[in-house]
Amino acid sequence: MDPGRPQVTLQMLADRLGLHISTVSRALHAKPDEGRRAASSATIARIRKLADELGYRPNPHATSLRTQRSNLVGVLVPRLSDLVLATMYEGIEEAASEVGLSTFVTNTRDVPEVQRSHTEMVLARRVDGMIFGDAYVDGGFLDEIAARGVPFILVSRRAAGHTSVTCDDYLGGRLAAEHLLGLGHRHLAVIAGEPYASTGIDRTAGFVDRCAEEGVTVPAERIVHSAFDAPGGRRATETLLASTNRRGGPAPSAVFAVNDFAAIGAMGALRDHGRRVGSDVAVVGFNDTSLAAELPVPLTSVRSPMHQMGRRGLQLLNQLIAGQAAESERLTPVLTVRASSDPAAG
Amino acid sequence: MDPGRPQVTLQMLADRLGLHISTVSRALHAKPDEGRRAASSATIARIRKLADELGYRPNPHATSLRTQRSNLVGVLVPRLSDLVLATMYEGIEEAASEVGLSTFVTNTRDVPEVQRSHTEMVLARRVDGMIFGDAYVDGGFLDEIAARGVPFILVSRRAAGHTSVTCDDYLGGRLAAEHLLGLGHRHLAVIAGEPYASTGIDRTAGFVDRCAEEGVTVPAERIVHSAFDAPGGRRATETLLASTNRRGGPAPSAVFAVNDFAAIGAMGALRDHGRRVGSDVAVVGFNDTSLAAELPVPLTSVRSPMHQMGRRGLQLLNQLIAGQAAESERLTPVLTVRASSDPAAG
DNA sequence: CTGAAAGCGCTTACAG
DNA sequence: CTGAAAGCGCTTACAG
Repeated sequence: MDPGRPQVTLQMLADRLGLHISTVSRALHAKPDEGRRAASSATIARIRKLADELGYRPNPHATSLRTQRSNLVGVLVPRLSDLVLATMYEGIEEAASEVGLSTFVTNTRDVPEVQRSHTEMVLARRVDGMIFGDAYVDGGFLDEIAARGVPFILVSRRAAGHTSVTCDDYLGGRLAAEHLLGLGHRHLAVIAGEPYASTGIDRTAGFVDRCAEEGVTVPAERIVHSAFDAPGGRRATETLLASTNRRGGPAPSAVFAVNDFAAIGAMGALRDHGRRVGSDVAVVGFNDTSLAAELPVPLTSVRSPMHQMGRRGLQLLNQLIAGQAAESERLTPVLTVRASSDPAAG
Repeated sequence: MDPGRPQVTLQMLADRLGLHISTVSRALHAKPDEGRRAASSATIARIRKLADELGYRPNPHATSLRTQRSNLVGVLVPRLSDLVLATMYEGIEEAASEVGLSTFVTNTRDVPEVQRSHTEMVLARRVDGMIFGDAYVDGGFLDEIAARGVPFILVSRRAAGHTSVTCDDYLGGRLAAEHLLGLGHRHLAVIAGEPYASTGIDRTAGFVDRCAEEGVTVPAERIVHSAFDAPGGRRATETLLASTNRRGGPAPSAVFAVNDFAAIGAMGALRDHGRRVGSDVAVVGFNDTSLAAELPVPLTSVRSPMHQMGRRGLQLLNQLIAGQAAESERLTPVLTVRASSDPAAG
């Protein structure tokens, strides 16, 4: 905060102009239309000119202290190294700068104690509101935060009783099922993600329900929880294949992973077991991250509007901060078919 | 900043205890050893007890205003959706919270005007220092920032005249070359990254130099610049293959991509052209991101200590802020061999 | 050992 | 149209 040359203050501007600091402050805040109340237009022009020349930037700590508004937003995500969350955060940041807010992000690794402690740190910084990208579906912790009167919005994952911006994950699961059923698959498996995340829960539910409508059952042992990353997808797939070997019966001809990275891990594991993705076994992922199209076997994936989710999340939070209401939103996913499920798709 | 229930202030603590606010402040800051000067130990105990009970958290805006220190650090990265930068940022955040600093991150997409404007925004927030993960190798912009007296450290990329924490990229390039030469490859190509990033420049230089030592020349048209992502790697590979077709002569038997994502794009393109990665053509990446090992054809990669780079970067910045000197560091990379270059590696 | 005062840089009713 | 004052919540020499 002491970057070499001393910062320009209102007082310095006032001294040089022979005006009172309060006049300078008013002039700098005057909207073009309501300019008449602040100062004469000539004075306003002089003040603004000098402020520009000296590069005046209001000290945000002083402003925050005085106005009781920090224009700061705290963002919690499981991990920024997850492309899904990073992309969502880019949307949040973009929307924040459009409305003059700054954001703190922090990684909680989905660990409840870390969620707690980082929330306290963020609140200690006197943010105006928060965005949670790491909600547990039960929402117990969030109930406490809400009770403290902190405005917040959930993104990516929903939780009972709180406002969220999510992908319509249930629909996304249905789209995946429809696609695979249409290709004639009847022996299906799901790599379902973490049990506490609504994303995995809803995508799995949509998938299973749509299958049931077609008279196809996805047996419980074919639905395996997993971390939302490549190693997680690999492990889940090993579990899946091992249980098939143990029980006998037909191996799954198609695998739906609720996340692209888990899908990539699944592709690796399937290949290790001599099964060729796209021809021997179909794989469908979720999110349509930028990697999906570029893989050696391009990955069929349900695209979720991650960037947009971040943007809307911030905009809703901004409404809340302004004292307006905000309602949950579900954005529509789109299926993109590629060679991992349909060799004809190139 | 108005989360429902009013925040506890020093004044509230002082009133309840019948003490002066300055006494409360001193007591709360007293180190256990130098406690005698602050207040009697009985008083200190009373004060701390009440502070704990009421959950007192100092208002950081007031503290910053008074102390002229914000304990805030600004971090600029090209994009957080690049796993390399995201992992580095996790290291920065971790180290920051260990020393009581908070961080702002922002994406500049390697666009100079965005770097400028975001730097100004960050500085307007009165940060105590900055970390740049998006340095251009020429360092012109950074010279200006340095001239303004802002303490900062570069991570990932170096730039002439500024302190940086990088991977020893030159050595990394040499390791990649040594590996491929040892496998008998003589027709080599490089996907070299962006021309303004020292990472790509140094990795390429190390690779080319090591080849030269073995009497192997990497022709200029076999060194292709690229974006640091999968689409970039795919495009660069297409360029490479097209130029080979045009000129005739042997196609490259091995490709070194200065980034794992570019390598993934390269693998996709090679496969599209009917070349099997691992057997027909070797591919080596850089960074050893968590995806490398999980790909259908696991990727040989030079591991760079991304997390550690972030940690050290913040620690050096903290030294600078404390008025101490800081010297550039280069962390050592390690080659991990996998099937993309050596089928025997499984 | 504790209190009183000044001041960090700003905003905002209130005068005049 | 402009000025003067109060105060946001804290820290820190300085008294006593």
